[in-house]
Amino acid sequence: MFPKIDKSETFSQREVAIGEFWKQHAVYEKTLAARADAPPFVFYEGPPTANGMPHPGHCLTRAIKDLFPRYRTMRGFRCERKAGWDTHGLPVEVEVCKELGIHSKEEIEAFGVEPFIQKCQQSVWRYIQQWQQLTERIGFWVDLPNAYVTYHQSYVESVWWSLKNLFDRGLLYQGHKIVWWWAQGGTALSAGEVGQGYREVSDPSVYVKFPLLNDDGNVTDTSLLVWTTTPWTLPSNQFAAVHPDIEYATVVDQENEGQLIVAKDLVEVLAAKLKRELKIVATCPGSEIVGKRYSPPFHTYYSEAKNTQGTLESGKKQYVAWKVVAANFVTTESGTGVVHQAPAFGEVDYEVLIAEQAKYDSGGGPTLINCVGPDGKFTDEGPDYCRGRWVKECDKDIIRDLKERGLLYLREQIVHDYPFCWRADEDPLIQYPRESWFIRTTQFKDQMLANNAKINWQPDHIQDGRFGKFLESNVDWALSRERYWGTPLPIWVCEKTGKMEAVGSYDELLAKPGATGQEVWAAAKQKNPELPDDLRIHKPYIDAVTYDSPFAAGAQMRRVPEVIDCWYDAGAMPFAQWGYTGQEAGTESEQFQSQFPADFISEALDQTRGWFYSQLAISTLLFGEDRGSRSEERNNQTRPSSLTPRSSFPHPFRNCIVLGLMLGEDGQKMSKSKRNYRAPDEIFDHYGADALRWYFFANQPPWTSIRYSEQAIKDSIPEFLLRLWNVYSFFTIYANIDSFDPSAEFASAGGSKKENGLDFSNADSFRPRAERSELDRWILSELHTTSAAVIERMDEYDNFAACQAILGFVDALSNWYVRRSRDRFWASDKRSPEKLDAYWTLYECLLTTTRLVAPFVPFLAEHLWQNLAVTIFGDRVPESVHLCDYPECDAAATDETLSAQMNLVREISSLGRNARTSVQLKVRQPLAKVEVVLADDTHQSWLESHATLIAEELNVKAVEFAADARQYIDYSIVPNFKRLGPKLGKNMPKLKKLLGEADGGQLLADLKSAGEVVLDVEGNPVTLDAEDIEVRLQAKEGWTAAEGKGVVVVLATELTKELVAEGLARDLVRVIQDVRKDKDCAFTDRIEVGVVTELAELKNSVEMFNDYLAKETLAEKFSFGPINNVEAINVQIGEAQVELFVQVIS
RNA sequence: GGGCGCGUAGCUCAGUUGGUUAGAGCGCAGCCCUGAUAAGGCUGAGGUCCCAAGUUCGAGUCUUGGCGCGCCCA
Repeated sequence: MFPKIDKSETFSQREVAIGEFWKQHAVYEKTLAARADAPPFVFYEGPPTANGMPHPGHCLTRAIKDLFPRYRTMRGFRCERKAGWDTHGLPVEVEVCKELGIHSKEEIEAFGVEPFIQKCQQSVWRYIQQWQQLTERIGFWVDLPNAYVTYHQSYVESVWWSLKNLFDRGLLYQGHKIVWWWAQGGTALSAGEVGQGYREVSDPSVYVKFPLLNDDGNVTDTSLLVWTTTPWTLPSNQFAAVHPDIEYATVVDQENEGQLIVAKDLVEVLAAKLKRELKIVATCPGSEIVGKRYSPPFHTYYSEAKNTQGTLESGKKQYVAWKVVAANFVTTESGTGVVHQAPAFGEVDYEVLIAEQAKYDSGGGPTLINCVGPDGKFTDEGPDYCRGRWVKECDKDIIRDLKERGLLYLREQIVHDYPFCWRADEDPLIQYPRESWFIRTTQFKDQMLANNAKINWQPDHIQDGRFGKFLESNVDWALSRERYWGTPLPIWVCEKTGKMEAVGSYDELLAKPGATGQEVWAAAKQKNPELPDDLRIHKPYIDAVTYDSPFAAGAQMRRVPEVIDCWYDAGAMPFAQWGYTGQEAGTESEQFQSQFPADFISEALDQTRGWFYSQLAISTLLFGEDRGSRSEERNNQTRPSSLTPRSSFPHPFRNCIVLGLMLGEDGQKMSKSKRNYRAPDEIFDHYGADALRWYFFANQPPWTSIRYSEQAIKDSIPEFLLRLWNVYSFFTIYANIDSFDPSAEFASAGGSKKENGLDFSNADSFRPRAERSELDRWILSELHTTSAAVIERMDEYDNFAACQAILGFVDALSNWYVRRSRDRFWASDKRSPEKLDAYWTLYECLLTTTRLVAPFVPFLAEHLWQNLAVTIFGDRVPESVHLCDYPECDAAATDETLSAQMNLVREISSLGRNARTSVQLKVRQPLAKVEVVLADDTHQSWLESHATLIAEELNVKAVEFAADARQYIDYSIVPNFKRLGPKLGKNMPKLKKLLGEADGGQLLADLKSAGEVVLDVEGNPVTLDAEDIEVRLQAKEGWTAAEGKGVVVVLATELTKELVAEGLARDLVRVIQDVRKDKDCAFTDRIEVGVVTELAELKNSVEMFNDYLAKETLAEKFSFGPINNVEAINVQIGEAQVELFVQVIS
């Protein structure tokens, strides 16, 4: 017996039970054990942070991350799934600061770095329970107990190893980075923080003259006209930038001495501001001004260095600063088209400096100048009236100074957005250079691009689009952070010589000669034994460890203060998750090598510049190109010998699904305060994890950004889950009634077990496909076709199309196969071969579908598997559906022709019902005849042999196929554009017109008899065969008909007495069945029926169709009149009111 | 300001290499069927495929420009 379905149980409750079952039986572990020797399918878990609550967007990533590993496991791969947690970084510090009610670095220092770090470590696990619960509840199978954690010592050391590798290869260097700097607080702000603080303010907008120099270095009477809104940056000016392709004009201003150079397009704008004419005396492209020297507005540095020259690669000498440079970022949207460059105070400006420096031989180029201190006040290098003053306060005095010296050309105020500190909103931020560590990623740009080119991105436009473009504009990775909670940068500096070296592990550090300072950790641990040992490799403990300098006798090596960008942590996970440290042998090495690169990763779009990039960059820098490729030799010089590339491109991942972002119900970003989404737990309780998963997988391709829609999640229940459930329910109800027990059918064979799934061929009542009915063969064909389609799509990481295929099959199974097979399930002979065929067929369909949907809706699938297979076959089948192999397509079972034919029947049925609707003829009312008109007669003879089927579906007495149906139908002929288009070209519209005007019926008849027709298109004979045209049918007015693409169905609507009587009988069956249901009759209960009616036709009908009525309603006896002690039930049959008496007699 | 993506029915979204009747689900309305009942089926209304120009015999699909939205970066 199949277990009876408990209708009071919700999907959600069943899922929780299934989750328990998996846990108790260690099913996930068993799926791995079962594939111990299988080829690996490698999945990387992009580590989430557990210091925030998970929301529905996280459900999406976790669902997709689960789908493909489950699928691949069933397909015969071993898919280890190590969980991971991202634990470092500013967000954690911010959380802790909030908790402590502090903000600035000073406050953190005052609180104490040591307790602060300890709090950070605790904070990262704040919502770990919620995350673990979510992970389990959504059915994301991943190895949580052995998760990698980015603050763990083994992880940090693995990161250290990689950084040491880069350092030793000269790829890790110190430079300047222009950051948004909060001068009053002494700290840099992250992009997100800066974004929060933008505010509209009024700032000075000044136009300043930079007089050009002639070849002798003397000032001329022509000046560049430069615009700036930050006068305080002018003392640190180093260049003036122009766009090489923009046209520049030399203009004369009547009221001013000398000539000015401005972008030609801006002359008029400027003149309008001045309210006077500017006369253009010459024009030239920007490229002609490039290289000219000028006199900057302040001469502090200039007077020292104006004649400094550097040596170019070509050997030529050139002045290094205070000259015009070319830059593509210059526009003519505002200003003058000549842009003041102060590299110390602008990221773009700084890039110009770097680009200039790169042109010169070793260090001979311009150096950064900066007359402002980190406190935002001018240093002694600034103008004397500014020294020691906050830069913004000096604007006025600087402007006055310029005016006095005749360099100020125009001054106005401008209102624009400017960032302020988000926690001290009176403090404007300034861009400021800070010492920073960089990874020389730019050197590997081509390799990264080559690597990217081989990755299979879904959607593919990421490759050359967002990600590719990002790689194209690669800049060196600014690695260091002046913060506390992060992987410490493993570089120790000699206090005397400033020489540095990288350290690869804690042991290596302690083994250094004279290593000391580890007792700081020991003391902390003694004081608080609860401290996790992993903290010893963090600030402040690690900073205490020093050792003897190998560079200078008596000097100590001290660690640099910085920690690193936590994106580096995440990007290092392919090796750091195993604690890999470059060793050729050992467990870590084996684990790493067998799990690199990944076959599949998936995260949301916001990871493009995050995890996707950090992984690719680190991997490309460390593991380079394909072994044995030509460029391998080139890189050998820099790569330490211990590092051999172990994989061909692409690495570190081969396939990547980039998920769209999930928005809240209102289309806005999900936000706790707006409450525009529901907590995942509630979704699971209301609708279940399968409903949520199916909604993600089947509603849209995964990369579309989706709006969270409660209704859509809810809808996936009736649209799919319930439909499948109903088929299952139908099957078990009747299988139990008929005592169809598949395992008992093996009585003579002594049981059967096939390693992969079930083999029924030995079952006594099991007949080979060929002996079964066409309907059975059809649904099995659909089943196998579906398997093939699902596998094909899933191998392409296309879950959306795979779901469509599954959905189509379940619809066919439920709405055609089961419906068309009801008679067989209801037949009284329990052992008739036809009935048993129906059971075997439906059973196979259900078992296969169960396995097919297992990766998508693992809970429902497991439930079905347990009740359909395990309760029946016990340990002769896998104990979980997830231990099964994925169903494959048996080509012998597919039958394309049959599929097309059945589709045609389904279409004809649908059209027939359509036609009935149009004249309000209920399907219950039999009709005499249906005429089917086909545009294409390929399947006509088959349909003729299936007339009974159509007759049953449409409740008609006869089905006819009209050969020439010109009485009902207008034929119109349309050319097959795809076929004829290339041949006919411009003549297409003419042919279309010709065919449209022709007598379609005649043309078709001619074509049928001759095989082809010749038409004259503007004097050119065109020969058309059957495939060159498309026949369209249209029912003529006055007929009850419906038309499809290539078929028209015409109904005969005249009703004879017999037909009416039969209709009434069917109506009577319907109402009696309703009564039976009301009375809670068992399916087998016999009844007696009394009918009281004035309607003669009904009496007549009962007499005519007595046998039919008795059979359908299990009525032993029909009488006209009331039954004693039975209450009358009033019903309507046709137009008449009828009193019905129904008594159960057994 | 730059890059990328998106814009198709009331809503959520499909739409193959360009091929002439643009689809699905939901919602709404009407009807039907029911011994699967937490069901199921059919039909209908609803579309200038954001706009404009171009390429083409033919454009929802390709090109260019514009408008709107989103994300990332400045």
